[in-house]
Amino acid sequence: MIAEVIVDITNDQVDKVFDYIARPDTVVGERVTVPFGKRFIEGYVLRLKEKSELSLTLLKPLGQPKDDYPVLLPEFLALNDKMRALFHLRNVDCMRLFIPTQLRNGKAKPLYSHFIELTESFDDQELLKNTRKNATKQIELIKYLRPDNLYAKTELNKKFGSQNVTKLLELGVVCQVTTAIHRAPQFIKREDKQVILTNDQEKVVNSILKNRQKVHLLFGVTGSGKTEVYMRIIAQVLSEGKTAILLVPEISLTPQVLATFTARFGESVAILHSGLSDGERFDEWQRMRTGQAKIAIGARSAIFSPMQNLGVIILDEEHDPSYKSETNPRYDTHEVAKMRGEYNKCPVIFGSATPSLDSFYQAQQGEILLHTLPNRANQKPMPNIEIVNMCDEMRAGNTSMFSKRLLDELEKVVRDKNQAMLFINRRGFSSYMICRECGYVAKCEDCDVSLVYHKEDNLLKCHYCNRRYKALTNCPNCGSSYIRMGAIGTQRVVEELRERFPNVEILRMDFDTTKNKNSLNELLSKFGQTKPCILVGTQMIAKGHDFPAVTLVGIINADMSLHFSDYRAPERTYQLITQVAGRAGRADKEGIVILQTYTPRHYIYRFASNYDYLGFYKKEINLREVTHFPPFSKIIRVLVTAENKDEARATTARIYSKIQDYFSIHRDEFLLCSAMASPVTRIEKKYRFQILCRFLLNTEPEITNFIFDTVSNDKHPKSLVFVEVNPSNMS
DNA sequence: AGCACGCCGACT
DNA sequence: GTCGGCGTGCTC
Repeated sequence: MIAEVIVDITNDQVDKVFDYIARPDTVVGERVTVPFGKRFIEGYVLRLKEKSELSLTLLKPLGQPKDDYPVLLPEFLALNDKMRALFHLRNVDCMRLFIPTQLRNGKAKPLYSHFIELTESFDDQELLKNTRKNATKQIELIKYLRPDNLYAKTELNKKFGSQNVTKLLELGVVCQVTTAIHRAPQFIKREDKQVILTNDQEKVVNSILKNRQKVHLLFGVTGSGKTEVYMRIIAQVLSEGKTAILLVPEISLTPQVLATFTARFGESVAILHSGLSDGERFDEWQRMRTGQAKIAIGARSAIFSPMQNLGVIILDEEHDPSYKSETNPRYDTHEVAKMRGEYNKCPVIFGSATPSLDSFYQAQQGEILLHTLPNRANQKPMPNIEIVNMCDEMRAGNTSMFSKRLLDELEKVVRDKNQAMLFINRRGFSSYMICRECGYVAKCEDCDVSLVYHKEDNLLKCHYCNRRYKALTNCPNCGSSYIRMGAIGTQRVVEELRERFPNVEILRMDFDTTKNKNSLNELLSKFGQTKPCILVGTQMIAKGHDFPAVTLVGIINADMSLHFSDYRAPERTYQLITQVAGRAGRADKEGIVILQTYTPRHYIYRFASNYDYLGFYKKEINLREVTHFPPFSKIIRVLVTAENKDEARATTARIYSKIQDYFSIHRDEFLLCSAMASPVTRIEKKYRFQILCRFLLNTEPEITNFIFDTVSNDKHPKSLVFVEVNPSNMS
């Protein structure tokens, strides 16, 4: 037999199948040592076959397996092919997604725990006689131990001294029992809340269970009880002996969320999050692989949980951008979920209060099934969203970042000893130019996205077509010279708040203050206990934390993500506003949302303040269609980086000319094909150039494949080349 | 990724 | 004459 092997080397040149002469006991999916050139390396057995295209004399024998079980389930071998075809990934990169890194590094060792018990033939008097009379500690220890009881060795060491315990072991008075223990992540224990399903929820559950081989979009407003729907479906598939995967954005993986699931499903839940130690992570993986755990809960990468016999896959908050991996290996979790769903013939559920335009469009096209939960389970209305025009404030002489309205409400919060959350909508580093008098923002005339200010050459550039414009000195709309870069940080907001409210606790929550493992939880629990209190933060305050005393939510500058140079900016902004607004008035207290903007008449704010997702969707999808943006087109960005500028430029030019040849034949399908220096020209000493292509979908996937092939066939040893599909971060 | 092969400059 | 620079090419 011949074994097809993927070698564990990340290099395009060796990203192919190598044939080896198999051992008689070779299993598909096993991790093996193979001779490769002059050395021995790790590899994975992808397939077995009778014959090789190469002569047998050229083949080397397969080495020994590294584990006593195949580390790759058959499903993952199938997934490898599909993922490679769709995302153009390397084999090794897929393999590395499928198994825990601890396994590859050889770091994953089972953890043992040692117990001490009295030897069976123990005779109290006899032993005490044989023990030295002045060994008082040892005698104490013998007296302390009861027959047939197990004592943790570490405890005894602490109480009686480790040398005494060792001595008794040597004497044979006691013996040691060692067991492998499972490193379970800690979670809050809580009683399960038994809930009666609403009619709407019941309908959705039944409808999904009736259409198992489909992909579903669960569109449920904030508080409509999507989680309960997930739990019912999971409970059903579990009762059929199947398993489940539930994906949640990393920042929503809070102890509270996890407790909801462990309360209902207990030990059968396996949790994967960034806070786990290597050991815990590996043990959870083993629990899933062996079927001890039936439900995997985790962020993006948990889609690769080694669950067997999957009964359902759920992506909660499916609109969250973190479901798209933006670094190598690049993949979209939605698509991987669909692949695994198809393989297991099980339902895939995308759930959100503000579905991504892509998913909702697919639902409208009938590609996936739409289910709606239009009402909140507790019947409470969503908090009122008030739009404040910051240009008016400016004209009235208020140049601070807080409107009069917001300050009034903040004072009320302080007076009533309630809590407020102030949200800074910060994304990316690039800045846009805005007129503070009339709210004018420079946009590309061809693409309808905000222009990005480039300091080096003092120009405004469009990141989608490379068109350049002169930087503004005066507003072309109202003539004002009050032009500024739109970007405020959390720190500045906190400083200004402390000046205005010196006696009120003000907490900051952003990437900087939550870097440490526990700082997020500490911050949240501090906020939970402090009244009055103002929490200032970025996106992360928007996610699922439930604080009943929050009566005010302020969005300092809603425009910031709206004017991000990304065609998805309105979509993201709508999602963020809805999410942040949902933080106000969770319990019996009424909540209010103050949304500050320089462009109050933008359609996004009308729809968002009315919680009108459908209206927003119709407007936005229409815009995408007429401007030829996804899902009506595809954007591909080839990013070339190299330490040497000429090298980077030459590689870009070489690839570009090949794409140009293709472009000249298929001109009709292309909307754009251009090469340019990347918006951020240099990162970490590397120069960056890019090629942008935008094309209609009628020749898909030929163009995509052509570009991927062109890049992988081009030899560029000194450059790194990345290909991104519909990139969202164009820096 | 490594490792060998191979073809030119500086050196005992 | 040869030691060693790293460009090029291969690994079942």
